[in-house]
Amino acid sequence: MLDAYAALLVESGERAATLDAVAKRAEVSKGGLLYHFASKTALADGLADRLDDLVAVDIVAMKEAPEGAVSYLLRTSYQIDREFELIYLATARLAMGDHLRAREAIDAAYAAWTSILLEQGASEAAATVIMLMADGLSLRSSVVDVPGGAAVGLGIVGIDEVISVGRAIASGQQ
Amino acid sequence: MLDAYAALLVESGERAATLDAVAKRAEVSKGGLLYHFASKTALADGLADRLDDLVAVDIVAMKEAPEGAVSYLLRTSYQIDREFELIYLATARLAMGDHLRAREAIDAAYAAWTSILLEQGASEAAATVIMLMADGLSLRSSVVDVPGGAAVGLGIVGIDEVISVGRAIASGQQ
DNA sequence: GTCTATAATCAGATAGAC
DNA sequence: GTCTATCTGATTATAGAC
Repeated sequence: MLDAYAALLVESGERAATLDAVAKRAEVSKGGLLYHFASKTALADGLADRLDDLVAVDIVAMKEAPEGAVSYLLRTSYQIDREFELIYLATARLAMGDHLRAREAIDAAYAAWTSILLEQGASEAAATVIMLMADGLSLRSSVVDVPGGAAVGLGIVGIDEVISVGRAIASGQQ
Repeated sequence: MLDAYAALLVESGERAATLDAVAKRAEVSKGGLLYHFASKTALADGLADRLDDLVAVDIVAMKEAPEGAVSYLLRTSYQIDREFELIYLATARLAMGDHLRAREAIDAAYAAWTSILLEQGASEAAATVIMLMADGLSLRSSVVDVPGGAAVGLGIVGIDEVISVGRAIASGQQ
């Protein structure tokens, strides 16, 4: 059910993610949906809670990534197919509304990622720029594979080239 | 009225931007609002149309900016106080829903900015990364000064440092 | 042009059968 | 646990006075 809600949020926005639409997509009745999540707010909270869990796992993976934190962050930020990215983008959409719990979850993820970049030797300026790039990649990834979405993507540039620039920035070669 | 609608979209998201809320913020009645924009869709279309106009002006300013296109783009992407940025962000919100006209306007702006970066000598990879940074800055700027918004901003790093990294990337020093 | 009703529809939530 | 039916309020849109 959370997946259905998240998919609707990312593909069609807040307004399209009604209880009716979520129930239909999750192939349950509205009553069935409301049994598990007592209200719309509870559903949104559930999404934020799940993001918290996923971030905790992601942080460990990012720290231990053989390719390095910068490469890991940029690469995964562009993979909409990952479960994680779906939940992250959906929660980010809620955070753009006025859902406080969603904002907290997004802020926490942001802070965690930034601190890992700093730990691994990036300067404050470099970490900031890498995070900006990651934000941009997330935004872009959500547009590429969405039904009816503009296929902007990265143009003729591949994600590997972007990562290469990111690594150069992080290592202070700019 | 378009300003009121845009402000609500950016500050509180799609769901909060109802005709009632827009009318109240614009200090007119709902009927008065619907006289000028016959439907909610017409209001959204009006926003996209206005973005088209503003982009046309912005493109010229970006091309002719003494500081250079890269610096101009990054700096203005972080200025939520500008009329332009408000309309752009609001239209971007609509584009995240399923408003086709809004997507077109956003795509057009994106394409125009990218082509100017290329014209001014950036490589494809550099232009892509600069655009990602600009996207990230837009996203960030919309969070900073919004009532109740998380004051993430750029941390201790200033916009000038970010611009400096951006210029280095564009000039191929990465 | 702007307003106040008011109609029509939609979304969120509840009740109670199974 | 899951469903259908139903209620309540919100949201879009219309009608008609001024």
